[in-house]
Amino acid sequence: MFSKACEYGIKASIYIALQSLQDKRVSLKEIAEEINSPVAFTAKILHQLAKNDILDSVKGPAGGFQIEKDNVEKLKLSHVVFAIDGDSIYSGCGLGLEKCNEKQPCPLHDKFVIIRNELKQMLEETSLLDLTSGLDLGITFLKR
Amino acid sequence: MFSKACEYGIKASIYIALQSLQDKRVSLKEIAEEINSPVAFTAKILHQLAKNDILDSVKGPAGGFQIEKDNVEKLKLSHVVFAIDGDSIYSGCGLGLEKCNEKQPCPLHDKFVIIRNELKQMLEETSLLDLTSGLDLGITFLKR
DNA sequence: TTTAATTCGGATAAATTTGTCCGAATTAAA
DNA sequence: TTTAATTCGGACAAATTTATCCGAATTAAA
Repeated sequence: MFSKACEYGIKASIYIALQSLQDKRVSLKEIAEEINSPVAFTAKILHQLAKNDILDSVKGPAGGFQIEKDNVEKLKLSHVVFAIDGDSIYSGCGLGLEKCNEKQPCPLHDKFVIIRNELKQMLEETSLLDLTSGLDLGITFLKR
Repeated sequence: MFSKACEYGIKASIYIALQSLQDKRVSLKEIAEEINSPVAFTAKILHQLAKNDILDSVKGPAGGFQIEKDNVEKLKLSHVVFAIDGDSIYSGCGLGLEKCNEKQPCPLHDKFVIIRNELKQMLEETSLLDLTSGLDLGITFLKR
């Protein structure tokens, strides 16, 4: 469903959000450990999220990544997914047709659009804050 | 969402189903043209579908692929997808956790399961026959 | 000012997916 | 029986995604 890059990006964002709520800035190394991801690859993804204003990054000793507290609730999964995978989740035909729409649909079009819209809605209404609460309570997990 | 292999497999199956309803056996070449796919790659996918009893294949002159008429309605998209991509669409955590379930869920688990179950249900209830009718009427398309 | 911790970012490599090539096997028709 | 059309299936190649490496730039602290 999501690419590996996107999975890492979402997990990292959730972890950073959780720590940011407690005013903690976190390093790449810590993030990769907490979400069980390859360090260097995670660096690239975090970099990309920073460029897209999902995260703030600070260089130098005691540097790392964080999210403005106000943004933890404002940032939705859709923002993270879009920053990494673009609109590939939203656009595009289920059967790979270049030009597939209501006027000239593939055989699966109608059924596919329904599912995709629900995915879209879920991504757009789920904030990073929503996803941190279970983690904090120890009832959801980011690794294993 | 689906892999290219799966997209080609679904489109090919729909086309073969449509022709089979009119007792026409179709060649690899014709299929690849009709669904706008690379011939040799399509061959591999058809071969795989034949091995999994989704299609019948006949070698030699006037050979090709077909689907038993009775099976056109019995075969669901889920069968085609499973023959090509395995259960990857169904199983697996949305965030890539090895062990993600009701007991030890990722933060996205509940929301993800809802979407995936709807996809699953759609694939399991949609038959090849369902997808041929629009094609036959010229209101749905397999290429462009 | 120097040092060390950190992100930045390009080059490269490994793995996977997608796609090509071609000879072997099969089989209907000439 | 020969020929030609076709699928079968393995080897290989290209493209994309995933992952690694390492030096440059930045910056807080010693």
